[in-house]
Amino acid sequence: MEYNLDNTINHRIATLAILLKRQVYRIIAENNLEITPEQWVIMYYLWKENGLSIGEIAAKSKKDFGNVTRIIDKLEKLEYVNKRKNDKDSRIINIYLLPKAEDIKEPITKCWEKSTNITLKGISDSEQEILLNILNKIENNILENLE
Amino acid sequence: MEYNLDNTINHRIATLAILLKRQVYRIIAENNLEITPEQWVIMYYLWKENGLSIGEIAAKSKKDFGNVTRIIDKLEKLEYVNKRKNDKDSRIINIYLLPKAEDIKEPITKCWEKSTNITLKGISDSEQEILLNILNKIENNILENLE
DNA sequence: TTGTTTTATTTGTCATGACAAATATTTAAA
DNA sequence: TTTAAATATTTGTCATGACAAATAAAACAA
Repeated sequence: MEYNLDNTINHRIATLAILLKRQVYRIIAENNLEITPEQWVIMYYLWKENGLSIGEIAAKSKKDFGNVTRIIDKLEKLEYVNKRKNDKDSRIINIYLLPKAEDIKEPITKCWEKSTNITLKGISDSEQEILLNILNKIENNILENLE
Repeated sequence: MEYNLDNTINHRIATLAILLKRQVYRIIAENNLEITPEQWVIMYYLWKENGLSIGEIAAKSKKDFGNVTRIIDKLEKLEYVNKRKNDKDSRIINIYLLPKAEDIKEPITKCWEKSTNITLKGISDSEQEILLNILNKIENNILENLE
């Protein structure tokens, strides 16, 4: 084989993402929380700015529009959020956090921190900074290309 | 919010992986190839070592056992591989590449290279090396933790 | 040899990627 | 104003994550 996939950055990132997902799922399960990592990400953006529209959430989270719709539907069933039509433009649906969301905020954030701590064991602050910088560049490269 | 998800390495890797997946899917579609990135990854390991068992492929690719079974089933339908029971231990299924696999080898490898080139635009060799090193450390941290 | 444990694979179910087509509403153009 | 184009969301379908339970065969123990 001319070419070593395991030294390819794209493939390493894809593999790492799978492992990270597995890790977070398990930590969440150990803590008996009723939420998934992806659901949490969306709630995170709502905690930062309650009432975002589906489109805004999709843009911020870089998720597919349709997938966001479905994740929101699940969050609605779990009673973490509700949907409300925008008064001025009824094409737009705004999403609002419900009280039950508050219950899960601290424990799920702790799960995330736990996962991050495992990930970063033995990696210095300066390495982390370098890593984030390079990851930023890569993300910009991809976004530029995807338009 | 006490805490900025967008500066979290775990989250950045997860997001990047989504964007990378989208990018590769599109490149593959532009080239009208009948394969997915995950299917390709499995074929890559077979090109390196034809006849691997499902379990070996799962271990090498770090994918879930059951998911590998299903990806192999699809590769079989596409006539890229076939399954053969191991003579000595009939619990084991070995997977062998078929001639049709050869047709796709070069074009799909090119797609992957194209995607990698987009990703790495403006990132120096030394940065790439540093990045791979840190990603290795992270992967080891996670694997250690998952057992 | 028979019963138990381990190992390899399959299958079931749910969540979320991907893309495309359908719907509804608003904006812009004729 | 009526029609066409653009925008926001939903829905459909497939592929692949996750985990758990089921099946089949081999290895080990009694």
